[in-house]
Amino acid sequence: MTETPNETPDNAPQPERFNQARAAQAMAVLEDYAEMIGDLMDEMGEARITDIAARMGVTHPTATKAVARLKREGLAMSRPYRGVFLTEAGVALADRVRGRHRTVVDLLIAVGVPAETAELDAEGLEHYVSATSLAAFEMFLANSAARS
Amino acid sequence: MTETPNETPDNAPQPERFNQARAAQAMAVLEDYAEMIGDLMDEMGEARITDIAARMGVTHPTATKAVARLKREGLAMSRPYRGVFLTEAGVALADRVRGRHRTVVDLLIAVGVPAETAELDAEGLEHYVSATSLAAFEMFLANSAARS
DNA sequence: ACACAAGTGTAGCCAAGGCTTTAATTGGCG
DNA sequence: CGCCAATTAAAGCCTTGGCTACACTTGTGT
Ligand SMILES: [Mn+2]
Ligand SMILES: [Mn+2]
Ligand SMILES: [Mn+2]
Ligand SMILES: [Mn+2]
Repeated sequence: MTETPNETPDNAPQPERFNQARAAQAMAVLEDYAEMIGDLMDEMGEARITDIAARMGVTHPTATKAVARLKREGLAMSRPYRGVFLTEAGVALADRVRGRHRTVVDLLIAVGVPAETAELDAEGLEHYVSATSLAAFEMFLANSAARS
Repeated sequence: MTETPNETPDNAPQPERFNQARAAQAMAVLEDYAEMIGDLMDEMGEARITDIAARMGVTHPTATKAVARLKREGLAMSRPYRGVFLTEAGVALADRVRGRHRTVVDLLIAVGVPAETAELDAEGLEHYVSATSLAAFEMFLANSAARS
């Protein structure tokens, strides 16, 4: 018979890591919408609800709700029946998110992930890469490039 | 003046990647609870709601709800006021998730992320690593080990 | 034996992020 | 100019994953 320990071992995992992951999760949707609105303004001159919804793969009421949250958080502005615009903070977020997305894709490719898969996985992964990890990724990529 | 294009460019991103990320997200909580229940059964001989909640960093009603969902999905079983057990499918999921978690941590460390940060980030990242990427990670780690 | 603390269950609240349905506005075209 | 299709808004539903407050079991210690 194997014995059945009932004392909690001192190597019991701490719950903080889950809180960090939950915090990242709460930002994920906001980040994707901010980036998308930035893309649309660059490509089309404006970001309309319909286009945002189409590119995010959701219905337009869902996009409207997300934009409402962006506005509430001071990341976007809009007036009824007009397009959506990013605030200064929104633009800053969008740029940061875009850069991080690219770095994540590049790192995945650098360790041997097929480009197509890298692009798919990065869309989820990007939101959970801390500043520390991102810096390490960039260092790794710089070294890879130099060594090649 | 910069011109304002209004035609959607043919390089417009496809929304499938967001759907993939959303699908992964829907599994994330289930995966973490399954892994945690597996850990508790190994370490303590049983998984009690209170211990699950403490380790996940949530209140016990939240843990109860998650377990209810695990049961609904055929991954766990339990009777009132008794501990929680994993089904065969639950054990399989827990094992898969545990292995993937380790591989993600190892990959992060291999590309230069500090061990402590790697552990924190992995808790969120793991759920968005596809089978294809995971295989690439393992290949990369095997090659790194060989080359060192 | 039983009182009481710890553990567990249950009800109900909230926000987020999906959805459908219905109403209102806009803007282009005949 | 005025009509109509496309766009946007608004209302309301669902599930998930948090929470608090309260009720009920369990099982240990005296
Ligand atoms: Mn994303
Ligand atoms: Mn992205
Ligand atoms: Mn996790
Ligand atoms: Mn994990």
